[in-house]
Amino acid sequence: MKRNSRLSLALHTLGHMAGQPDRVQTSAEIADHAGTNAVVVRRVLGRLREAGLLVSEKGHAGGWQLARPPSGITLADVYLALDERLVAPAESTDASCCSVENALHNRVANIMADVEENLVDELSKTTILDVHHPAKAVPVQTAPFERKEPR
Amino acid sequence: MKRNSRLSLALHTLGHMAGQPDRVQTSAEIADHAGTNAVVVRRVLGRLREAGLLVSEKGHAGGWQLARPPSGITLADVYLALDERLVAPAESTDASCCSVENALHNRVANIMADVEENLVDELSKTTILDVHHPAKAVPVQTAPFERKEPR
DNA sequence: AAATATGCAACCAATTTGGTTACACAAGCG
DNA sequence: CGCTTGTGTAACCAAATTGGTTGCATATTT
Repeated sequence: MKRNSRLSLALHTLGHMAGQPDRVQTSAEIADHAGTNAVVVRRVLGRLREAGLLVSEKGHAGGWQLARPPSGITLADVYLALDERLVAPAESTDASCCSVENALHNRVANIMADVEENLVDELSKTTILDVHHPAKAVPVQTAPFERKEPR
Repeated sequence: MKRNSRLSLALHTLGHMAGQPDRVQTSAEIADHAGTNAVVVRRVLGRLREAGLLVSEKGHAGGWQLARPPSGITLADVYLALDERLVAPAESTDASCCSVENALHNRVANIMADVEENLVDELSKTTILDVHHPAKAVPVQTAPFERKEPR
């Protein structure tokens, strides 16, 4: 595994669950499917539960289940639940000596925040039902944008 | 510093250079501006040079300079030059036992690749001249997209 | 009570990362 | 020619991140 394995694991699991929303799955089952460890699964899925995407039950017949119909869970929900900002760094706001540098720093931070926001918007267009759906391709339609000249 | 410090450093430096395209800057100067180390600067900027965004000269009056007019360098160029895929993991294509799981895995990978591609498209709309430009706000105009119902 | 499953803390090994030092090489200048 | 300046690169270090693992408490069903 490498970068984004948590997001990958989350999408994989939710996509699987979207196919059988009523079935309760144990972390051990999920770990088998995903080729990882049960504790790791509970770690990642725990954050999704905190975000209200999943519910978990303890005890003998316990396990994990979707908290909502799969058509109501978008990739943005999953991404935000994991709380991993891919492009935008955490705020530092440390005032540098030179105001010019400070302004540039803020501008870079703003740009990255905007890109992050756009990423979330894009993710919100796809649900985990789309992830599960076997036949159809990904509905991420690229918005028409002016093509820049390569040179 | 934390995640994306390389991208942040690159954008910061290029944004600075966009203001004075003819000036040659040493890595020590850049490191001072960015609050980091000269070797780190050369590490990051070296990848930008490999991508043809910067040129560097050794020796007495050496240093770093833009290889192209700043209006021709987009954030996508910078992002791709650094070779850090934010959302898409590297290809593994290891065939799992269960074909259903394998298909799901591929679908998740495809989705993440699509998101990555869309991210690059979004980044290509902004040039480092926009990063430098002091007054204007970030021109990342969000494409009109159908608002999904929150529930 | 026994079995099952989550919740959670603690720890480990591998990887990543920024920082630092050291040194070779190149280019201009006295 | 020798000195200075600056890039290029390797080596190493410390900190942070991360997935994996073990152990144990707790809850729930049988």
